[in-house]
Amino acid sequence: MVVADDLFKALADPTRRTILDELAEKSGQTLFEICSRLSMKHQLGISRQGVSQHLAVLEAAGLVETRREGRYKFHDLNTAPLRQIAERWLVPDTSEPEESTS
Amino acid sequence: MVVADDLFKALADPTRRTILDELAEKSGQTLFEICSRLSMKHQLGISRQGVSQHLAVLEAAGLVETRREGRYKFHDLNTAPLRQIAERWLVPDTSEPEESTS
DNA sequence: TTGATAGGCAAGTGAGCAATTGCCTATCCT
DNA sequence: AGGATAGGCAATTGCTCACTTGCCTATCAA
Repeated sequence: MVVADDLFKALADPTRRTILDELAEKSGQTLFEICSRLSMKHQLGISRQGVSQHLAVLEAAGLVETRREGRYKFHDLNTAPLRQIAERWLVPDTSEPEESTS
Repeated sequence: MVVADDLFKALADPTRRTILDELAEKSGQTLFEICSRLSMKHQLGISRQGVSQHLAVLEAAGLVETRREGRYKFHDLNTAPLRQIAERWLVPDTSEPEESTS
């Protein structure tokens, strides 16, 4: 898959992993909602733009999907891309070794 | 788990993921063997020290284990740490939300 | 013991990335 | 219309990290 690099890079940041945790707990959150939770529950002093950029990275990796409604933009977790991680090394592949998956 | 950060950071680099691929295909390789394979099979122009540093990162993440025999040091893949990735978000957890896993 | 092989340590460099700051657009309410 | 709310864009900064270079140690074979 071509987006393997985006996926792993997205997961490399602890703040982004916390965002995924929050979206796993409650889906359909807005940017401000996520900001509040990061600040309240996780004591993360980060600006709104910072969170927005993190969400963009997560969306590029396919881990977060968004839907607009009026002035609100809701964010939903998509765990589908995570499956390829486990499948890449956990399953001993008997087929031909593939070239440059990353 | 405390080493979550090490794990994800280790996986963030495409060269390191390729090394894991090679170790998955053939375990117990030496540093020079891995260097050769990266150069031959994957056209990766990287110095021996570069590969050595990557292996150190992978070992810190628990993804690679080593054993010394004379002047040789053999490297083995350990996929155990990968399981926590899937379990973190794929399983909808009903227990209390944990604080600061990363 | 000399040379060759396998690997390690440490400093330096360059690029990528997280995060901030400042300003702008769009939607809703009164 | 005007203010408030929700979000976006772009430039800048500082730091982390991948990679190289140079030199050192350890093991084995002649």
